Amino acid sequence: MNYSYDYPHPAVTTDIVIFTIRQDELKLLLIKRALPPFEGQWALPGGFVHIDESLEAGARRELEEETGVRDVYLEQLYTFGKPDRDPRERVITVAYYALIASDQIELRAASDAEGVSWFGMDELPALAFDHADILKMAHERLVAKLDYSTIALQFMPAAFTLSELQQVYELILREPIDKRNFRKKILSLKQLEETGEDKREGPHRPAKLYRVIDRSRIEFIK
Amino acid sequence: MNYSYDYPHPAVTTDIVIFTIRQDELKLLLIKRALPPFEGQWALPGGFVHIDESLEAGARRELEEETGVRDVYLEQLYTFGKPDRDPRERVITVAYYALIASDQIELRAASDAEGVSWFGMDELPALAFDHADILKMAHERLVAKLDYSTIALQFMPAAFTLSELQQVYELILREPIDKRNFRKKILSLKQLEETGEDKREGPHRPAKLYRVIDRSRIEFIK
DNA sequence: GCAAAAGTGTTCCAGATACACCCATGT
DNA sequence: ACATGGGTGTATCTGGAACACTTTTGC
Repeated sequence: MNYSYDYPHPAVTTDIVIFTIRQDELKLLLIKRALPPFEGQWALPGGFVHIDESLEAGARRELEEETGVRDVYLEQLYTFGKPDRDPRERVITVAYYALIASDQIELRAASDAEGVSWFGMDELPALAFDHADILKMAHERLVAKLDYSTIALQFMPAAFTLSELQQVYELILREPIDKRNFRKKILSLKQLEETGEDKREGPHRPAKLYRVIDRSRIEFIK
Repeated sequence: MNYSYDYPHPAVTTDIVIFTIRQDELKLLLIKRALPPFEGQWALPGGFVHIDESLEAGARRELEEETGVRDVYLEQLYTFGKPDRDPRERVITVAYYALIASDQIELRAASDAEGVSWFGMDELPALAFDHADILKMAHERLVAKLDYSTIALQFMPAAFTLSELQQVYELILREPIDKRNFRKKILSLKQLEETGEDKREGPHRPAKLYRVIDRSRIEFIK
């Protein structure tokens, strides 16, 4: 009991919804809680904000600890602070969401086995705390943002075909998209360039590979 | 020094950007700080979140203390938490913004005199802490949201003319709008109904008065 | 009767949608 | 040769933007 204040202070954490595309599915990372409360239940990765780090730095630290990944798309989502959301003490959590390209994930989380795992949106376990609310909001934001920004490019590996990109949109939006219209629109944004390479696999015409011209740029459209 | 923790805890505040329309201008409420740090400088209203109240409840409490207003549009904006944003201790602030109708403001803040005042966006004083950043984001959000939601209706009094509403849009967007297109669009949203009354003032045709059908409803458009 | 703001429709343009066939490859 | 996904163009529709005159009042 070393830190004392005149007024009660809440604890502040960051929790992160980490999305990626794996096995033709939108997935997110959950960790199994080793300690009470909610021992044994799945929860969003997260942890206390250090007293001398910014909120985003805290979120990136947690993100890297769990996935080994740096330099990914990370955006503040919302701050959740109902007084009773943690039974131990007052905890306010600043929620972030991150999008990770399929070729970026380090084995740390991928190999997991011990209490870290990727879940599809249709196979979610019960979540600890109010993490289901956080996840719901993150998912809604992702879906909404797909429509008016180029955020989906953050999911793509270094090189990919337009069909693969379209598949990502269809997976997340859960609706089919017209191929010709999709290509017209996505290419008109001038965010992609051909690598010059082809991807050949299977008994059909090879597909041109594309790369994102500037990964750090999220373009707003319409 | 009554409250002790094993780890250092930040303080958590809410700050509120309170917008209204007055004197044909978009204005926001600032308070003059009576105590250090930034003594004598203007700052956004706000204060510490009580340990047993939600973040939004804290924001509404501060809002009511400053303006005497309840039941206004209030939305969480962003959470600001750079380690050094307050020189005294680590303070994380959950910023909100509120829109107040011109006929809603109580005299408390309106009459003021002592350290509470409305400022137009073009006559802003230097702000304490990182409040200029908060204000900038709130203003950008407001402008953006004008475009794809009916948020502007929150500024309107119980009854108003379409010209008055258009003026509010023009004031905030700082650009003229075509009268016919504006009326077509705003009426097509079915959020307004005629009161049946006219507003007659000045030597010209009287204008129909309208009211918002459901004030609590913010419609998203497009 | 004149000055002032209220009120009202139509044309035009751009961007989104719908839609079907040929191409290059592996087996 | 055939099965498989890759790649391409045009017609139509829809919603936004541009635009000018008549109406009702107070003085």
